Amino acid sequence: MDFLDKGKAFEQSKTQEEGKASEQGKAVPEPTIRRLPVYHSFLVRLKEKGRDVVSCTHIADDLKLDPTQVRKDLAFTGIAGKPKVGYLVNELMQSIEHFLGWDNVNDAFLVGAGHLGTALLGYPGFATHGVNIVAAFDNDPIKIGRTVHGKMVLDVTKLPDLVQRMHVKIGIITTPGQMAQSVADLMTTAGIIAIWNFTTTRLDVPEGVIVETDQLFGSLAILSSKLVERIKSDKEQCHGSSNGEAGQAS
Amino acid sequence: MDFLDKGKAFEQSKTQEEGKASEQGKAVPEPTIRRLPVYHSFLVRLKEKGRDVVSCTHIADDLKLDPTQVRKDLAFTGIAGKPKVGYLVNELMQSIEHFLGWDNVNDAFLVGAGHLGTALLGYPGFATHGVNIVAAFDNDPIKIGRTVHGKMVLDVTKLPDLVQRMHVKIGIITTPGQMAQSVADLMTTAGIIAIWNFTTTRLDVPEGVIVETDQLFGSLAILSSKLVERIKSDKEQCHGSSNGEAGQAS
DNA sequence: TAGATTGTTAATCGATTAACAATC
DNA sequence: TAGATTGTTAATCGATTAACAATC
Repeated sequence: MDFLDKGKAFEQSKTQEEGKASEQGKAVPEPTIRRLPVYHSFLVRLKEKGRDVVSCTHIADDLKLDPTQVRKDLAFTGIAGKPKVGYLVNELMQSIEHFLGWDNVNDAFLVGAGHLGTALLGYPGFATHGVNIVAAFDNDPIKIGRTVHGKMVLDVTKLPDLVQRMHVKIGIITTPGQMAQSVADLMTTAGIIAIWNFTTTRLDVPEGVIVETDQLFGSLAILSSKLVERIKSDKEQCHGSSNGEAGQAS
Repeated sequence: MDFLDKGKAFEQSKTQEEGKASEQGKAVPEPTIRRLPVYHSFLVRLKEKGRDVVSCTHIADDLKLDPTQVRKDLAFTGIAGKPKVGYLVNELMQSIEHFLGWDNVNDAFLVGAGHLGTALLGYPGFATHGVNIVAAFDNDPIKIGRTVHGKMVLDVTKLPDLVQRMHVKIGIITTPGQMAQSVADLMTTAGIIAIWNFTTTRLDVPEGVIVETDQLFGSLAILSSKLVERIKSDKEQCHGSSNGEAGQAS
C-alpha cells in the first residue's frame, strides 16, 4: 500500500501555463473536444456531397444537438462564421484539424501486437487524424520479426533506443493489462510524452506525461445498462395481462 | 432518534434489490455508468491479490477520484456498505455486474469482419461483460464461409432470418461508415434492439432502439489536443526563456 | 430591407465536491 | 468507547440551454 501525499500535490499542476486555449484564457471543455471529431466526420460526408457552406443549425439538426452548443464548440477552434451564411466547409474542417493537431502528424509506436493491436495497425485513417503508427513491438518471439499490415513487429527491448533515435512522442498500449504499467514505464523513461492506453489498467506516469485511456467497456456499460432497463420495462408491460407467454430464456 | 427514522429505514431496506435510484425515477448519470467498469476492473485486480474488503477511500485513492463520488456511484448499483468496514469485494463486484446486466449474457451478431471486427471477435472477456458474439456477417464472398477466432462468417443477407430464429437482441457494426446505416436498418427491421456502433456514422433508428457509438476518435482527440498544448508550451519555454511579466499581447 | 445566422451574455440544469450526521 | 467509514443533504462548479444583440 502506498500512502503517498500525492493526493494534495496534484493541485499545483493546475496553475500550469495552459496557454490561452482559444482567444480567451478559458480551458476547452472535454465534452467539446470529444464532439469535434463528430463534427469533423459529418463535414467529411458533407464535402463528399459537394456542399461547401454549412450552418450550425444544419449541423445541429443532423447530429441531434443544440445549435448554440455547436456554435460554441466550433468557436473554440478559432473559426469565424458569417452571419446569414454559416461556415465554409473546408475552412471549418481545417480549423478542427488544426485545433486537434491532426494537420501535424506525429509518429507513434504500438506495443502489443495481439488482436486489438493488429486491428489498430490496419486501421485506415489514423494518418489523417494526427497519428502515424510506424512500428509495433511485442515480447513474443513468434510475433517478433513478422510484418503486420506492412509494419514490422520488433522486440520490445529495442523500444527505448528507437524512441530516442526517432524522437517518437506517442505510445499506444494494446498489451494485456498486467503488462501495461511496465510498458508505460519503459515508454516514459525513453521519452514518450503521450500514451494512448487500451487496457483497463490505470497508469502511473511522471508529471507532464499525457495519458488517455480508451474506455471500451465504458461504452459497453452504457449499452448494457440501457438494455437492462429496456428488458425490465418490457417484462413489466408483459406481466400486466398474460403470464408465461414469453419464453423465459435463463 | 425518534421512531419515524426507524420506519423509514425499514421501508428502504425492503426495496434494496431494485435500487432506489432507478425505482424512484432518478436516472443514473452517464458519467457514473462509465466509471462503473473502472471500479469493476479495479475490484478484479483486488480480488486477485486476496483482498475481500474495500473502502471507498481506498478505491478513490487508487483511481484518483473523489471518495464521495465513488460512494455515490456505488450506491446507484444498490449496494450497501458497512460503516467503519467498507464493502465486501465479491458483493460489490456482483452488484456492479448485476446493475450493468453482465450477469445475464446476451447473444450478439457482429457485421463487418474486417480488422476491427476480427479484433472484437477475438477479444477475451466480452462474455464476462454481458455480451457473447455468436457469429459474424459480411458481404465479401472471400470472407463468407471462413471462421474467425472460432466464429463463422456468414452472408449478411442471412442476418434477418437468424436474428428472428435465435432471438438475438444485440448487433455490433464494424463495417465501413458508408454501410452502417443500411446495416442498422437490416438489424432493427429484423428485431435487434441494441446496436453497438463502431463507425463514425450517426445512425437513425426506430424509437426505442438503443444505439451506443464507441468514440475512438473522441478519445484520440483528447490525446492529440493535449499533445498540441504540451508541444506549444514546450516551444514557448524554449523561445522566450527570459520573458518578463504578462506582457503577452495578442 | 428582411430574415437567417452568428456571437455573446444570462439562466438553467446536472454533476461534482464539501459538510455533516449516522453507524458499527 | 473512539475513530473510521458510510450515507445524505447542501454548496459549488461547470456544461448546456435560452435569450438577445450584432451582422451581412
